[in-house]
Amino acid sequence: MTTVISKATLQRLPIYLNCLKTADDASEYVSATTLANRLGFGEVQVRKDLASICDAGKPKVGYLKKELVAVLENYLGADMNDAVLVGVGHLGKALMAYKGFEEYGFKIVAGFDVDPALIGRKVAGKEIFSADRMETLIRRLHIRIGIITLPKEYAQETADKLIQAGVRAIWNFSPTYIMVPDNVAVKNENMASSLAVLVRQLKELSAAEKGSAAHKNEKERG
Amino acid sequence: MTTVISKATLQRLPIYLNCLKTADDASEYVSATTLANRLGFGEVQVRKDLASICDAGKPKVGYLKKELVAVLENYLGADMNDAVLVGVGHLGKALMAYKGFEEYGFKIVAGFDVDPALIGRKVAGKEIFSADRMETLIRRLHIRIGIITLPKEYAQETADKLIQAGVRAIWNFSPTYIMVPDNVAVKNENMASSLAVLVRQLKELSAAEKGSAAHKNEKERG
DNA sequence: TAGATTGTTAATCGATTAACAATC
DNA sequence: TAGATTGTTAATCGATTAACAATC
Repeated sequence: MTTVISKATLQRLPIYLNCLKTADDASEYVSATTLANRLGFGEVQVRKDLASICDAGKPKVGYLKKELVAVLENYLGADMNDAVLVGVGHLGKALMAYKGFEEYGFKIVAGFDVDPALIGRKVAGKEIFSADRMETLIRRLHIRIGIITLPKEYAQETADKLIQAGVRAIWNFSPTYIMVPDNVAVKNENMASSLAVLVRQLKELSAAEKGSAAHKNEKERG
Repeated sequence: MTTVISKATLQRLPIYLNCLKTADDASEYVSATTLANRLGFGEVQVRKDLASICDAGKPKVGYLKKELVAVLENYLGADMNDAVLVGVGHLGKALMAYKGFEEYGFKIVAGFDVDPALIGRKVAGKEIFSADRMETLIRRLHIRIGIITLPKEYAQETADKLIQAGVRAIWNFSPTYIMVPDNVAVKNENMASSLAVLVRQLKELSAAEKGSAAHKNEKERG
């Protein structure tokens, strides 16, 4: 029901939603077991996660798929948030063009860059403005979320400018940690962390394969 | 010392390394406290993480920076891994051009795509080949890591082909979960999960600001 | 020596998993 | 009714934090 949703659960909710939407299975109902199998999660975990946002599960049949999708969409997309992105390189363009965000009430409305060749152009229908106009536009549009896809040298100073202009959440894709005041949220994405985990898994699997086949290899999924 | 390193710790090690390398502070030594403050981590956590891979800490002064960097680099970059990338769109290009990976012994050696306009071209000195040649080249070069940056419709089938060709670890950036057999490692990156956490933080901070300033807002960093 | 810092052991916290009762 | 599935409560596991002894 209406428990407080843990961070771990919150991170899985978009995964369930995505899984439900992309599964091309005609049945009207879906059970926790089915979802768990598709995702490689534990079925009790799925059941508990779902129980935390809805009470739509029916013993014997599972969840009415349409209803579950609606509940998830409603929960995850409840807030409509416009964001701007700074640094329209390859990654910046990829994020600007990504359609999946709107599902979560999240919309990148403009890009900023210093490159004159980019200014005035559009990516996925969204204009790229000169970095000079960042503060003005953020204020005018009351933007509260900023995405940083810049080389690391410029990440911190840009974050400071964004915050100065009124941004209260920063999604940082630069390979450096950004420090922000206590009243600002920040999520530092870190490719290297993911890579380290993947490479270790690979190493462990290789070792298991070379060694006797006696050991079951426990797999961390992610 | 030589404890087994937990997943949580492993994910932080690249962050420490990056922080050490980018800090422009001349001192020869660095303490856990300093690192913790720079990253917004707990200082005991930093100390414990570092203790798990080295015993170079000296009471009163901290860690010899040069030595700590060397230990981290050695631990994280111990395995040299060549990888290929499938789907040379914006995100694919961004990853192919990203220089930070080589620090971890990780190197994208080639890209694959179906678009004739891309085939034969290069990104950051790495050639883009026709997807037809994927299996042959992976076998010939004994590639064990594959990166998928494709629209979600093609993600699973491509994963299957990669595995078929000998790949044993898959880094999936498509917004869908990929299923792999037990002897293959997989890391599904999920933008929506990160976004959900960030948006909730923002919401909580806004609520705190609007409400009385009596409550301290606890911040999840990431 | 005194003080700052490390590293370890114990306690707490959070998340997952197991066991089981409820229900359609 | 019987069986499959949900949802909850208790137990386990893992990670973080706190307390403290060791050391330069």
